[in-house]
Amino acid sequence: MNTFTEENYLKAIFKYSTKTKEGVSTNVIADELNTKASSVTDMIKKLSDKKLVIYKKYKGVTLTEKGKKIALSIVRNHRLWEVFLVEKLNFKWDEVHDVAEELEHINSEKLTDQLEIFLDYPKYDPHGDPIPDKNGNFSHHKDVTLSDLSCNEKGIVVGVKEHSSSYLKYLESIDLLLGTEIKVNEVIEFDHTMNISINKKNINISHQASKNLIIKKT
Amino acid sequence: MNTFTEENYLKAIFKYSTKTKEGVSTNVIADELNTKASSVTDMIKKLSDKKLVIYKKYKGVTLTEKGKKIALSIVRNHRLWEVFLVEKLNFKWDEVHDVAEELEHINSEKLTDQLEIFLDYPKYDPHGDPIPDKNGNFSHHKDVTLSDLSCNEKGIVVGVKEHSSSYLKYLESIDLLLGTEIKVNEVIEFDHTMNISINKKNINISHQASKNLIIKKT
DNA sequence: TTTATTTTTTAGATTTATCTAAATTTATTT
DNA sequence: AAATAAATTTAGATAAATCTAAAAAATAAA
Ligand SMILES: [Mn+2]
Ligand SMILES: [Mn+2]
Ligand SMILES: [Mn+2]
Ligand SMILES: [Mn+2]
Repeated sequence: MNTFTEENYLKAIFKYSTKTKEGVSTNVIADELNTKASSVTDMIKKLSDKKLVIYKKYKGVTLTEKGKKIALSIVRNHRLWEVFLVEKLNFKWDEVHDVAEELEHINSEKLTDQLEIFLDYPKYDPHGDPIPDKNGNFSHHKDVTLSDLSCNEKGIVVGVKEHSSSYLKYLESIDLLLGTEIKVNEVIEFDHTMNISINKKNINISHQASKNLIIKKT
Repeated sequence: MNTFTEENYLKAIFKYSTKTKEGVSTNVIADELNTKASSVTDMIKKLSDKKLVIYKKYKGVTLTEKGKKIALSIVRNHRLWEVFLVEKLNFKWDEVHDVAEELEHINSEKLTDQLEIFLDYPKYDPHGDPIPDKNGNFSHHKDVTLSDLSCNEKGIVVGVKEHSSSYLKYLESIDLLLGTEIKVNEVIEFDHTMNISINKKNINISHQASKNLIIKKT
């Protein structure tokens, strides 16, 4: 099949092809994978030979259907494993990513499908990211963040846009987890600091923090 | 850390160092890993540089404490994952090995230890092979096989010495699983075919089959 | 529309794990 | 003990993934 490296390239291209309509650029991929642009060019050629991507010199790269399918299955694996680690093995939501990065490459359809059954068909991972089903379909949250809310608006936390351990730990420390109800009490005009109510407590939260919290308005 | 390849070499050396007191020979390792003797020599030198094995030219190789510790942790991972696949994900005992070969290399102490807790500290894997604990200790069955039993002796199946899919499927088809009680009715002198009782049925079993069934006498 | 800057590709080198074929050492027979 | 066979190591080659430095193309600025 494909090497871990190839799979990681496909995943990276998939991640950024949802964000632009153009081909994903060499530098973006290099940055995402902590490698050099020249290495990316080499690998892209290889993936192109395998008909997993469409590549035109200097024009970036897009996934073929075949490539997209593989990328989606890696993402599916990754997110299912994250659910497993949190729900069954007592991992915290800031501890799962690195292990899932490895588990996602275990290539067994039976494993993935049975894991999905075992976890009772979860729709979202511990960070609120949607889990593609067997056919690659997935729902996704509207892109509304806490920072989009105005005074007196209410919402429920459904995801995070930033996955760093420090951010996740911070949210946990103030009891701001997925499912938490939030009401906006005040927005400081100067720096957009928000005062919000959660679990009957009032706290202040920076713009940096609020703009990375995905919210469903209620 | 170590590459998958290095870990597989350590595991192979561990497997055969329990079977001889001498160093494990180059050819045995090459055979176990489906590679060439010259490749083994190369890798052994690398492992020796890393102080994971002790190597003397032409004299075979033995594990250092450090190497043994790694080998044991890979075996521990492998067998815990096999239990997981059978007990939680509905895999049959002939389907788990290849997937476990990949899962065993996921390197996270927390993952392994939590998996062990989740599975409630299993002592043996689905094939009856012992699972090392966190410190590398494990019990193991006495090396008595069905073929060692004489007429009218009884025993209980506790493991298999042969792990091929065809053998495991065969055993399952005749309901000869771990935990099954066996009584020997007759042993044909000519070819050691046995007639045995299991679950109130009488069946014949070849020497080839009986010598690979590990038994605890009762 | 030149010039300068950024992005991307190419050329060539390196590292890792592998292989084949030949040389060397050890073990087994005569 | 010499000859033969088997096991092991060495030498040299190859393929994959990476890197640095230089060349080429595309973009942005003057
Ligand atoms: Mn993740
Ligand atoms: Mn996630
Ligand atoms: Mn196994
Ligand atoms: Mn097993």
